[in-house]
Amino acid sequence: MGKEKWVTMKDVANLANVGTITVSRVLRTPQKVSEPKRKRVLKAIEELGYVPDNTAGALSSSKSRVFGAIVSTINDSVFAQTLDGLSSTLRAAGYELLLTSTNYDPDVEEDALRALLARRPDGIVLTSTTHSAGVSKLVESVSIPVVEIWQLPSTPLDIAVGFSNFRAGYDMGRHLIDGGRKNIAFLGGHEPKNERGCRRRDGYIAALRDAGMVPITWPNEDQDLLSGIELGAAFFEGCLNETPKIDGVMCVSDQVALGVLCEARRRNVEVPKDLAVAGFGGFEMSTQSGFDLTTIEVPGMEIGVATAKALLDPDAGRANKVIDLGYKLVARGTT
Amino acid sequence: MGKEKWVTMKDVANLANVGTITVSRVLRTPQKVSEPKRKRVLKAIEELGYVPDNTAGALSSSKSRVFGAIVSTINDSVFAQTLDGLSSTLRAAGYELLLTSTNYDPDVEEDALRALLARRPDGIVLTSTTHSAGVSKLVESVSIPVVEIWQLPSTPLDIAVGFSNFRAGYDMGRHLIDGGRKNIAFLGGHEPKNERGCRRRDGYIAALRDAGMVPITWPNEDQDLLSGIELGAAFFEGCLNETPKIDGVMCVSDQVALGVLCEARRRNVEVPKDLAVAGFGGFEMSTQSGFDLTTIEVPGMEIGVATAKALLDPDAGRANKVIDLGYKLVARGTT
DNA sequence: TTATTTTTTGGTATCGATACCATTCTTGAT
DNA sequence: ATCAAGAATGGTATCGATACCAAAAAATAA
Repeated sequence: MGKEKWVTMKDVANLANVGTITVSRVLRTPQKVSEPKRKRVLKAIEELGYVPDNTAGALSSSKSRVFGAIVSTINDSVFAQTLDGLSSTLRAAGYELLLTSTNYDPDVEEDALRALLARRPDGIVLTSTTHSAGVSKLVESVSIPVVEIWQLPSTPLDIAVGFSNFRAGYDMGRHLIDGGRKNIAFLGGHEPKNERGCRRRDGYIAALRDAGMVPITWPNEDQDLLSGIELGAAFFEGCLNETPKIDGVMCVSDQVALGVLCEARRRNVEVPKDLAVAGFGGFEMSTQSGFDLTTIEVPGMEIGVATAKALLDPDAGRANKVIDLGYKLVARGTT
Repeated sequence: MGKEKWVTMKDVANLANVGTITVSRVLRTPQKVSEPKRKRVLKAIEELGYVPDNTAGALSSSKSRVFGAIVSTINDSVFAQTLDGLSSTLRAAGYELLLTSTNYDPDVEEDALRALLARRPDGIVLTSTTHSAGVSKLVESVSIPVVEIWQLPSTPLDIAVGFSNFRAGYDMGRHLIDGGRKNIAFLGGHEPKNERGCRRRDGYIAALRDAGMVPITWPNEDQDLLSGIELGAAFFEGCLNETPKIDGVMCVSDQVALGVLCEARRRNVEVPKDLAVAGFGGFEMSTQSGFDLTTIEVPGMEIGVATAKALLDPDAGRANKVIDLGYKLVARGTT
């Protein structure tokens, strides 16, 4: 570990025999520097192994070239796609991403936001759409773009990128109804923490009501202990036991749906004859090579990219405050 | 959007009628400030809604309270666990995580590292263990802790946290051999990009050689186009076609293994009778409620937490430069 | 009480880049 | 040849916090 001090812009300037400001310009606005000097400066940078200090730059220019994101969890594959898209698009534009996860705990959000703001980001990404008073106040007191993603709020704080979870739930409900199913259940999405899942469930409920059918939701109390897969498996003991005539089930996520499929196989319940199964998310495993699961494919990566663009050019983003990227209902073998 | 300027430490100091340095101390070393003044300052902070500016703090103290991480992809569930663990442990200690993904492109690493270093992080996390000369040089010129994770390098740059992918591959190879399989293939892990997968494959090869058996690996040319699931499915057309006597397959990841299982079912190949299948990763779907897949469970979250601890207290971490957290071979129904 | 240590407090310089303004050098127009 | 307009360049102040040092206040010892 070398303990040498960092090379500063001044060192570079001295070596290249120019003013520090010229070095700064070579890095930020190269077109404003004449060819020969620019070359000399670049050579000096190379020679000294100069790495600029953005913390200093941020202080004087009040542009940190960093964006902050608060997500409920990183550990969700479709969600991760969004982060991948966000991170790579931002990096291509010379920005970095400061990431914080709340683990679905809304109380953490305000703290996390405060910590992010202390880094003076040039913009913020939020994945929740209902916020505590403290969060709203903080956000409003700040003059940077704020993008809410993955769920389109009715009244966006600033910009929103995502799709309607409600409509996705509604459409999938219709799909099952149209498939001739008479008793359709919605599985998961009880936890009030997971807003997006609840919106999908609401959509499902609306679809069934509109069709004059009775919505069945399960579980209706906290089942935090169960993973998605386990919840799907437990469905047979829990929900199907109570209401044996269920012939269609729509799951809050693909994981839950896979749990249902695995358990169905073990119990020799034929899918889709005895039971239609639909998921949500569009995971790799849902594809034809995998489970051939009917699901809703979500433009995870595109959300990330669009979010990055909105952050980088907020005025363009604000032109249409709500960017709806839609989703795709992919009907496959399980329905 | 309020366009008010940020409240500064000086504003707080004026309102509380103390020096700015006292405000700084209230935030950093509260025990050094007398009770009454501390209270006054806290009240002023609250009243003004003061959010400290860490970019300024970083400049003067040369402590940014930020750690940088370069990962190959965020979009990998076990990997995401590590990031979750890392991020939440760091946040609890008042640090944030600056995240960059390279999308498995090693050429990006140096750029990404340079961009990270420009933010003057207090430490760095790398997920690759073979580095370009440029990367090594950069890392060595820097006096902050560097933690390489997920694969224990033979000669760590500084600190390493992870487990031996080679041994994991070896053990799983033995497991299949001990199960009486005679012709065992290794599926995936060809791409030189994915170091960790290659190490597992090497371990498998060694296990078979040690047992006097002939290793079979597939594919042996780039199959980048296939997702994990698809690769698993393609195995039957590709590898099993060439070598029909294969009775055991060890996959580079659980996803690939699930692809094999799905396709096996479609082809009425009985698992484990005709074909034993083993995965790697310990995904949710591998559990008993799901696929009941024999796999290697990896302490993803623990790696994140241990990495955070090593970053926060590098000297303790350096006491044993290599922190091996092991793994767990979980034998289930597919072998 | 006085001397001495310890705690609390604040002033000022500083971190390294960029903003802003002033200056010098080009270039082309007259 | 002269002047105006614009491009290129550099000097200096500045961003907002913390380090460092010195001074004042409080606590303790003699």
